[in-house]
Amino acid sequence: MDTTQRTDQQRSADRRRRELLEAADRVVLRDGPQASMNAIAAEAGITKPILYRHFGDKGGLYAALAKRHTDALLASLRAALDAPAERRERVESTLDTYLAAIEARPQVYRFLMHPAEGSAGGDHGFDVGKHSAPLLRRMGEELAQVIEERVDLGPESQQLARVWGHGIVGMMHAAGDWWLGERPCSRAELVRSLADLLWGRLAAAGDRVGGPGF
Amino acid sequence: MDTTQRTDQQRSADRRRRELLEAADRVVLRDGPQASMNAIAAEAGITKPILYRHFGDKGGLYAALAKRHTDALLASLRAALDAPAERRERVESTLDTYLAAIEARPQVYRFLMHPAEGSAGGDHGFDVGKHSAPLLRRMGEELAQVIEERVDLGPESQQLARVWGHGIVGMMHAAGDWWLGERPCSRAELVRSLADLLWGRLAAAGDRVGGPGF
DNA sequence: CGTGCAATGTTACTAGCGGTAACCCGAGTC
DNA sequence: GACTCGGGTTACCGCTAGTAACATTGCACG
Repeated sequence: MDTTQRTDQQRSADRRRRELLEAADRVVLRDGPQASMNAIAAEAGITKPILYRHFGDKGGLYAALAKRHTDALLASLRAALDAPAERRERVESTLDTYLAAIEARPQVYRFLMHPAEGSAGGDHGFDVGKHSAPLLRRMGEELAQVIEERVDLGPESQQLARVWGHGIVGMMHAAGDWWLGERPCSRAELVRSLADLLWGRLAAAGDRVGGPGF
Repeated sequence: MDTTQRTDQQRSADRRRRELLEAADRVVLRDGPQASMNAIAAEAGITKPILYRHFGDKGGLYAALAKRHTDALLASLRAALDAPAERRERVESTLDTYLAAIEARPQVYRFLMHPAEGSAGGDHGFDVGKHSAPLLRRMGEELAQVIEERVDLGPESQQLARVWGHGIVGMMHAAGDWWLGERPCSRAELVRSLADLLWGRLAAAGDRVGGPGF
């Protein structure tokens, strides 16, 4: 019947879609964010127009691909964040989870963070305002929610939690990016340093007064 | 003479270079990071090859253009950071300076932060690893230096200062990016919230235990 | 059995990008 | 006057994202 047919088709289309996403994954893993539609199509054993039929445009494919990894990473982070432990331990565990993830697959991480959308299409009025990596935003919002649920911040807690969520995520991201490039210390050391920062060690430290010659 | 001639030429070349940079600035201000070499050349009243003679490739022009704004912004930040005041006040003033800058010229800010380098040139082996916004790195290093100079962090202070420098800059950046998009509060409120975070209010806050129904 | 219809796939194309080779022309110099 | 030389242009290359139009298969229906 009509229904069963459409189900069959849809199942087939979904399978194909998953195959295509996996091929795209392989290419991104190999070529980084520069992966071209041609390369992805070739890796999948087909040609470009099929990709476009499935995902609309490059942004669509990017979104679908990013959603997979973003969801997976966010699930790990949420697990670390929701563990039944002391707050500091939870924070450290979350930081470590994130850093381990970006350390394990730097190419994927760079793809998620630096989409490099060129907008070469005729319509030059691409949505420039919203081209920031959505993963950061989602992580920020998630963290904000957890903070607001679990930490007592008095009035205006919602506002404060959101600012902190995005701020902490940004701290984690920038420190991770820098660390990944220079590897100046071990992961554990980085985690401890960042947690120390969040724990107010900056405010607690004294001014340095006795410099050499002063 | 040979010398004077070369000086004349150099001066002329420098003037031209400055004119071109100003034209590029105007285009970036109008079109954001999507500004094309063609558009910039047209704005300057010339054609592409001249741009390439002056700047080598798009990356060169980007670097020259970015250096101007980066230097200017870093100078402002350093002034705020080095002011003779209490540490908290200095931190708040620095945060506010940064946020005011990105608020005043969002397009330029986006251009600096999200270069969107496509690497369409024949040689596909572009240096993908180093494509992160250099402004963030420079700010991180500067801040690290100031922290190490001014704050007493005991042994391993250098390492710690660098981690914190990059982490704090990332916090500022991500929070600023989010704030610029959603405008959920005033600039002053944002500054206070972030400073509170750095001042250890997260560690000081109590767990939220008495939720509704539990 | 043949015929129309829908999905699937390909080839061949457009438009625009970064980047370059080749030519062109006016100004000064011997 | 021929000759080089810096600044400028046209016309091109190879690449990209994205699309139109054509081929092929399979399957329901008269």
